[in-house]
Amino acid sequence: MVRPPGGDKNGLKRGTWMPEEDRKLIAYVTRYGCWNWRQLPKFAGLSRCGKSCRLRWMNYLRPNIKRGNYSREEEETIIKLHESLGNRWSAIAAQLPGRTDNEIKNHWHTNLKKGLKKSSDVPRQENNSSNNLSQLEKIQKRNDPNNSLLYPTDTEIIGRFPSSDLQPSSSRSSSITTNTSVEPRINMVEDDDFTSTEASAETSGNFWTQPFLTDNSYIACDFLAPFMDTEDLSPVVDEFSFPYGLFEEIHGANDLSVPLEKTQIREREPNDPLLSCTAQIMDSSPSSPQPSSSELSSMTKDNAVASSTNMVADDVVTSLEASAETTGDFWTEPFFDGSSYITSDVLAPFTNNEYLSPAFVEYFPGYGLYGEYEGVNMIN
DNA sequence: AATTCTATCAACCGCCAAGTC
DNA sequence: CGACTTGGCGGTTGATAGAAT
Repeated sequence: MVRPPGGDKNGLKRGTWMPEEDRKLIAYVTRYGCWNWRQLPKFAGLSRCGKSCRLRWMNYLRPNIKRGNYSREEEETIIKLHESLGNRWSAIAAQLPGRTDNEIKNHWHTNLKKGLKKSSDVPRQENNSSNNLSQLEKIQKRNDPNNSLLYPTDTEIIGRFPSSDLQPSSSRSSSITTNTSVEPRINMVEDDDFTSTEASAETSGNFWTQPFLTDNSYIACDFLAPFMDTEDLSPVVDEFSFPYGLFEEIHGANDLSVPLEKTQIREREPNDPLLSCTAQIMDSSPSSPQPSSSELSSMTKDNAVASSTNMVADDVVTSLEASAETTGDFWTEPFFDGSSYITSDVLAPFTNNEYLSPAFVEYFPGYGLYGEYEGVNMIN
């Protein structure tokens, strides 16, 4: 079904995307956008061509992609649009929110086209027979003989996450303990290890599929929560926040009717080890992840990063004490040096809550999330 | 149980249009 | 105006899960 990993062309990886690659791409694009697909893989730390990254994002990873069964209305729309537009899949996809041109194209070739051909082969009398199934109904019946006409609504998508996806293996899932969990209402995905939290009674179906399969769910931010196994965490995260791990908060993943502000997070414990966090992060300004050229030219070493931790505010441009080792332009180095890339997030004191999610602020008042960059202070 | 066949769909390829220099 | 880059599109491939034999 999927191409094997490991294909190699000019040192670039091909074939099936690995979960780690997906996470890198998601992390980069959600944070910085797709400003240049060709350059993106280099800065996202991916050994893929830009085209492959774009395809993966557009057809698979971007938010609001609807997967799984097609509703009757959707199939009707596809058939109708195909009659008028032909194989202009992107134009057809534009009329079907959440569906990609590639998926529609596949669905057409594997289901609809054959069904239409089959029904056109049927003698006319049979077409007008008393059971009177429409052409579409016949297609649907063939595709799903057990329940052909019971189609989910747009919000009742039956999740089906494909093979190279982000789902943890069963063995990984089974290693999850309640001791490392957070409040059930929130669905979190551990950042540095593919470990999920305790299963929630409210979280029906596949925990992993929901955030990616529902219309109004998306990865909103990272946050920290208790996590005991630090083996797979980066040293910086470990140092800053042990015994915590980084998690992604998925808005509304398990209940689309619950507004974000009502999502709950585990009560903060007394003697929170985070309080010992001592990073000196002082300044802030809004969110453009990559500064304009004028911003770049006005940026000096004085608003560079800390040499010791290589941290950059995630949602803000943050200044920190300048390091003698941090030469050149703070922004250009992590983004434009081939050896530097975003590696993980860390938590550190931060006073401007404007750009943080309510859930995050509630749980970590006074803290913000920062991206860690490798090699920022090593570049000469 | 083993083998063969079929359906599926993620990913790749080549081409084209638009934008930039 | 032409060369080049980039993003986007549609056709096609090919591994594999599941069904059929």
